[in-house]
Amino acid sequence: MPQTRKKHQRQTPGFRRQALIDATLNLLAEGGPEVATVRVIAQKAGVTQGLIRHYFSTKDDLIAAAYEQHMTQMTEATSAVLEQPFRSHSARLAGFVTAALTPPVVDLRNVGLWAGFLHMTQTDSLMQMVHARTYRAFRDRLERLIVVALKAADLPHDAQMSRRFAIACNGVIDGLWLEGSALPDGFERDELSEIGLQSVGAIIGLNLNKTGI
Amino acid sequence: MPQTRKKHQRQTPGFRRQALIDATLNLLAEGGPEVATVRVIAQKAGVTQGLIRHYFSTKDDLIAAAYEQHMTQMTEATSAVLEQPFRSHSARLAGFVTAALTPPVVDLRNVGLWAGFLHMTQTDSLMQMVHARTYRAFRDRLERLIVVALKAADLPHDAQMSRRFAIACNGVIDGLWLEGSALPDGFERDELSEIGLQSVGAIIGLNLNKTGI
DNA sequence: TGAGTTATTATGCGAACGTATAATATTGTT
DNA sequence: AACAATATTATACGTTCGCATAATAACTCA
Repeated sequence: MPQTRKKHQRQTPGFRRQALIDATLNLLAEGGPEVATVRVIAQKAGVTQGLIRHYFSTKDDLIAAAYEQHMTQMTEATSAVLEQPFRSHSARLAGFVTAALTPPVVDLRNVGLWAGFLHMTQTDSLMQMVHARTYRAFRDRLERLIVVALKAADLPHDAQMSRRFAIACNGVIDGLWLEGSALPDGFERDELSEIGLQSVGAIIGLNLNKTGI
Repeated sequence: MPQTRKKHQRQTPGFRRQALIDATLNLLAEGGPEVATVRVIAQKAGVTQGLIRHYFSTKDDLIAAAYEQHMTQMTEATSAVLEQPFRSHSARLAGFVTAALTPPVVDLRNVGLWAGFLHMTQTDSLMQMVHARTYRAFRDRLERLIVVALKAADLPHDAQMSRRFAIACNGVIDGLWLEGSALPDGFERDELSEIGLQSVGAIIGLNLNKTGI
């Protein structure tokens, strides 16, 4: 029974919520679910564990909030490059592919979180829906970029072909991102993005390398 | 305190070990780590929990054994197709790609286990090594198939090109396998393997579709 | 400045976890 | 048929988990 109570400052609900979500993501990424207990999460966030139930009705609530934030941030980090101007639609597609296969999107922490959440989707139907929605959002964005690039190059682009191109390109991006993130020492600098550009270009029939744009 | 003790039959150590490993894999695939407790594992295996410590020094020991068996079985399931005769080296490569993108390799259970184990590799260095070794084994096998197919088609195949082709093709296979397993209703029958054949063919410059072999 | 609000801490509770150990049933051997 | 060996069960132990609740410190505003 401590004679002196811990000193603390009041913070806004948004601040504490964010601190708890960040602590949860960091712990899930570094130590996995068995480390991300409410006590450790609270400690990492600089509060005591009772505060978690003050902001989240249950621990699963906190996990879900962290999942949503992580996926949103991943998508935004990849798409951010699209806001800058490009010389051509091919270059725009190439920029998107490169961003997906380059840090900070390619990151050991990201793949760790991603794997953990993917595992959760197996049992949680809500997580399943989030996964399906996130996957389709990314793939559809990729498909639009592909279609525009094909149009600009006067190449054919019917619906089925576009769909399959998007599935294939999304697959190669996912696979390369995964390997590059999980084995950071297995590839040379820019090797992954170069392979990605060459492969996506080969699949859809466009030269996406820097010299070709 | 039960008056009657549970009836049981003695089994060989191999039988019990296998039953415990199978129960662990099934539980990890279906319910995740929080479900795969020693008590539930023992129950699924038809024994009481004390027997686990009779065959495995610790629970992590059991998990590691299950991980090793799962990876071995996945690799064997994909490579099994190589033991049958093919008309050409291109057809052999195509058969390998098709096997990797078709049930039973493409399976919700497999991707669930895979995601869980991948997550464990983040914190366990032993698991990390197993992951790296397994990945390289699969990719090297794929690279050999690619090189032989390129040779047979009188196409160039220097070392760096072969390496990059293998990385790219392994990436597209991984990505498609992942998407097809996690979203089983998202693709039509044979769509994934067709996309995989077309993409791998486009990447290495060979026509791998059935009509082209 | 002082009363009210609530963010935050401190502490407790029941359940389940992994592990340890003693008791017992089953089997092979002679 | 009795005995030795061990596979298997049954039970207990200490820890930690998520969750609940009461006490208190920090801030707001009349």
